[in-house]
Order: sequence, then C-alpha cells, then structure tokens
Amino acid sequence: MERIKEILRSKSLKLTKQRLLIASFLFDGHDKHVTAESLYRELTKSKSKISLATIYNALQDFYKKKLLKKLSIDSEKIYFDTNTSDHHHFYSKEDKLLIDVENSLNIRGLPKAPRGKKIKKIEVFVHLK
Amino acid sequence: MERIKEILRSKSLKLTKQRLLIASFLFDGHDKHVTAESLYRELTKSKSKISLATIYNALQDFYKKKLLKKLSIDSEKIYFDTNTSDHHHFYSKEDKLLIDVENSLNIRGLPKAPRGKKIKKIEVFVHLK
DNA sequence: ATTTGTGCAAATCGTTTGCATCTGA
DNA sequence: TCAGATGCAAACGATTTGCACAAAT
Repeated sequence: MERIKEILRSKSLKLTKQRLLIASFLFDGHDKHVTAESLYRELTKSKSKISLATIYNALQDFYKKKLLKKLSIDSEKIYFDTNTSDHHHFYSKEDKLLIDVENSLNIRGLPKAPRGKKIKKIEVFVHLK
Repeated sequence: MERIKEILRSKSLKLTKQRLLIASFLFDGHDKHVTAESLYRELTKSKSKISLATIYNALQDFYKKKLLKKLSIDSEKIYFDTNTSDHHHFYSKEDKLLIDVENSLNIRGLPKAPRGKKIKKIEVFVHLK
C-alpha cells in the first residue's frame, strides 16, 4: 500500500480513498487492460462504493500523468493499459481480449514520414479470429 | 457511371440516387479516407440533398459488402478507407490526416497467436507528431 | 406488387461536464 | 482552511434505430 501511495504522490495526485482503490487494483504488479466499464464492474464487485464518473476521471488523470497508456484499437471503447512501455497487442474483438506483445518486433520497409512530420509512435494491432 | 453501377450491382445493392452519389465520390479511382461527417460535408457542399443517416447506412452497407475498410485508429470516430487491400497507415491526429503505407512492411519477431486463435490481420498505425 | 432504401427524429452508448458537497493536505 | 476530488444527473457527440414515406426492381 505504501508503494501505491508513493506512485500517486510522485505524480502529485491526492491520496483519496477512490484513487487508492483504483490504483491498488491497477498497479498490483500484473499488466492489465481495462475500460472504464470493466474497471467499474471489477471494483464494485466487492463492497467498494465508487461512481462511474470518478473512474472516468481517475483514468484520465492517470493517463495524463503517464501512469497508463491509452489504446484506441476499437472505436467502441477506450482501453487503458498499465504497461506503459513501448509494446504491441493481440486483439480479439469477440473475446474482448487484449494481450501484450513485447517490443521484439522488427519492422522494416517503413516509408519516411511526410515532410514536416515526425514519427511519434508505431502501434501494431494483431487482430485475432 | 456505368462502372459505379456495376460495382453496386455486383454487391446486390440497389441503385438509388443517394448510393450512386456516394459511390461516385468514393470510387472515383483515388484512394480516400472518410468519416460519415466528412463525407456528409463533402457531398452536401454541392447542391446534393442527402441525409446524414443515409450516409451512415450506406457506409455500413458498403463496409459489409467489403467495398470499404474500417479503421479504428481513434476512439472518437470511425474512418472508412476505399483502399481495401492489405496495407497500413500514417496518422496525424491533430491534422486529421491519414496516409496509406503500402504493404511493403516486413514484420519480424511476432509471437504466435494464442492457442485456438488465428491471425486475421495485422494493422500498423504510425502516429505522427 | 413487393422489397429495399431514405430521412427525419428519437434513442442509445460511451464519455464528459457542471455543480453542490465532501475530504485530504 | 481550501484547493482539489467526488458523485450525481444532465449534457455531449458519434452512431444506430423505428417508422412512415418513397423509390427501385
């Protein structure tokens, strides 16, 4: 728990009951992929009382402080990834399944970015069936 | 125009005024990336009368008939691509710019798909800044 | 004549926001 | 104390849908 508090403190995020609840779940050492909805279901499963709006706010706050990565793999929902390192994903839409693919990928043959533009990041989604 | 009609007929899509308008614009021989909104703006720029709902319906119909590719690069909107071949994209969120990257990409180091799953397609988005 | 498409407006869904109230520093 | 967080409910924006009317086969 002190580890969790330290994470929030290091980002100047106030240690509220709700944020501690969310952060404890997200940053338990295991990589996780969540949506606001899935996180809400998970946290309210136990007796915890927290509103969906607070979840949305917290996810945005954590994302802005770079504690989470945002994945726009599907126009339907926003996924957040606790693994903030450079990596890719397997995605199964029907199973709502996201699996990390560590960045061992070697991509060759990429044209250079249009003039005036730089490459910010390369995102590879491997869609499964 | 006979070419456009043939495209729709080959997919058993009725030749309505609105679909011909949309298809003529989309399949003019140049690869295009559109959203429902951008297409609506484009088509109503001239005197053409067409409703946004019809655009949404037509895009979905064309997509289901594989005349368009759907790009979920951004959780905010759905982009449709008239280039239905296997290829990738540069994307600049701020410029709302999508550029095709022909499939000369060579990706190595990809882990095998989880058991029971097959790879449907690999989508590479190169985010620009 | 029958099937299919169109176009409104209303409904839906994920997400954001306004605001009164509460709470951590 | 008091800036910042919470939690409703209302607002939002993109997309979908129900349904009466119109058009294509």
